[in-house]
Amino acid sequence: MPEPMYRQIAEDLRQKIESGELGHGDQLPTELELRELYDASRNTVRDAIKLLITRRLVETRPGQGTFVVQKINPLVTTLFTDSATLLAGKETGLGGEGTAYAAEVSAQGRKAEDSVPRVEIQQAAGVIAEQLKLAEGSPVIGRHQQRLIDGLPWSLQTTFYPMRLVELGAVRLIQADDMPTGAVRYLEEALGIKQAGWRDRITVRAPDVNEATFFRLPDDGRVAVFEVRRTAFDRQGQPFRLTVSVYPADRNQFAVKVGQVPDEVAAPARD
Amino acid sequence: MPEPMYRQIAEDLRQKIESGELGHGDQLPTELELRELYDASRNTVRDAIKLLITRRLVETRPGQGTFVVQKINPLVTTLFTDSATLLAGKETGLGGEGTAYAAEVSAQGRKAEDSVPRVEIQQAAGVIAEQLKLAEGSPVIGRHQQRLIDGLPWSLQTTFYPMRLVELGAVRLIQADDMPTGAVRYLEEALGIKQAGWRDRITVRAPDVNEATFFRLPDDGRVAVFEVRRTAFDRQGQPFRLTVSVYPADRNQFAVKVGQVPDEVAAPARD
DNA sequence: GGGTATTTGTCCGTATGTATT
DNA sequence: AAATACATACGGACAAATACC
Repeated sequence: MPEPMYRQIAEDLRQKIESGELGHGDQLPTELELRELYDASRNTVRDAIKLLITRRLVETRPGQGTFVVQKINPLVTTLFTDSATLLAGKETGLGGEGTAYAAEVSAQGRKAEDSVPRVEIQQAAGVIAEQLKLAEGSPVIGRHQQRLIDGLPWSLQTTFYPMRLVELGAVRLIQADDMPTGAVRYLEEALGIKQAGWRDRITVRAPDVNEATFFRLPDDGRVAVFEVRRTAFDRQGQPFRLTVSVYPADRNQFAVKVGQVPDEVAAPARD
Repeated sequence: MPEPMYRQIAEDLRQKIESGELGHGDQLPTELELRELYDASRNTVRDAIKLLITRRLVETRPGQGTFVVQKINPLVTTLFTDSATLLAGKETGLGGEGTAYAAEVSAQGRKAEDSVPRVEIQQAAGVIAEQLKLAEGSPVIGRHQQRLIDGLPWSLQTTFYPMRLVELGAVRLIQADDMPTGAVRYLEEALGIKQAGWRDRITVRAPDVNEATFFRLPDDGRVAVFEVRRTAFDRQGQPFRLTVSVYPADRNQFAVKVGQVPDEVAAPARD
């Protein structure tokens, strides 16, 4: 039994793309042309294109045509390294609300911009309550930030703190401005809370509506997002901070380095 | 301007699913019933369902109907921890070709099975040559393994070694059997190569045909896969091993633990 | 095992709307 | 304003997979 026609057409086009006969950014024949090429109806040709769209090989632009998607040069975020590399502090990646992050981005030859934090007080629910070991409905502070790289939306980050910390005196947590020295050091100076360790959880899921809008992703969940949750603990093993970062999966990668690892030469970005 | 009808229908159904009116595994009304419900043509109803399919909210079974997808209890793989937890050795996760991995899986109350390694000699190309710092076309050994958990396909793993290691005497690398003590220790005993560190790179991409077949994923690239590349270095900073592991993104998560981190209570698996 | 009803999958044709050039 | 190209929506026909008697 043969493959359905729309799959054969998709397969033929896919082969033309992957062989390089159709390069990145090139326009495919129009639906009308494809219809004659493969002797199929326009709807069948469209079914083939839909398959290529969900495989992220092509994109359509109304009024223009169908195009082979452009490759994106991914950004690498280091979640952990114990090598003495670019950073003075111990915590890298998401931590410190931007200090280490900015250094890493510029090391990759790109320009990072952060939005002013938007601070909200909300009720802990679900993962937030679970990770911070709070009862559902307890008040928490959420500090939301948007990060742009080279002018493009790159990640959304929210850090949650139990309201208790503010009541104990860490009032800067509810102010909508940057903490230049980093939140970790601020909490140590203000309350004597020392960060003894942290735990990252890396997952992939479909973006919600807000995320799809901000990242300008197709609204049908084709492009997934990374969700990285970092829970920080004090010396008593109590969680006091949860950072949830969301990154579009089509333009981000993560790294972990342990022990003696040579520096990476700035590679020509294979994938 | 109003939303297109097929999106309104999809939105209405989505709301019914997320509100719990339609539970996991429940059957949706048939296309014919939906057609009457929303006073739309069958093709329009089908367009709405297609949208829900790419959002991974429902799945269709020919001859049966359309069903709300079941939630999968994800497996967590620890990429790195420096806490003294379940493992004697230092390297966790992908390392050791299964020693640490098996312990972690059973700690989550699941049963792990590994296939017998399939050993191939191939020519280094692309990422493999780049990571192992070999010229394109150099011979490398590839040890492929399939991992099942609770009888279900869970990950595909290939470890690459430069052929040079075999020529120096590490002949077990080309034998198609397990290395019970782990490859790291074997290389140290046989050749005196000590692992000084490693680097992980975590990416997400669409599965290729082999992967989609093995994992029984839909063949249109809706479900992404994690690709985790671990490059191991000796004391001279030379890479001597590259492990590429592929995991379906719908049933896997990753963890990194640094410093003092309390044990996680076996949570009821939120997501 | 066979036959039938049900349900989704594929493919066609047509008409009209919307976005872009 | 006109032409081009994709988006939405309708209708119909037959095939393939499954369940049930």
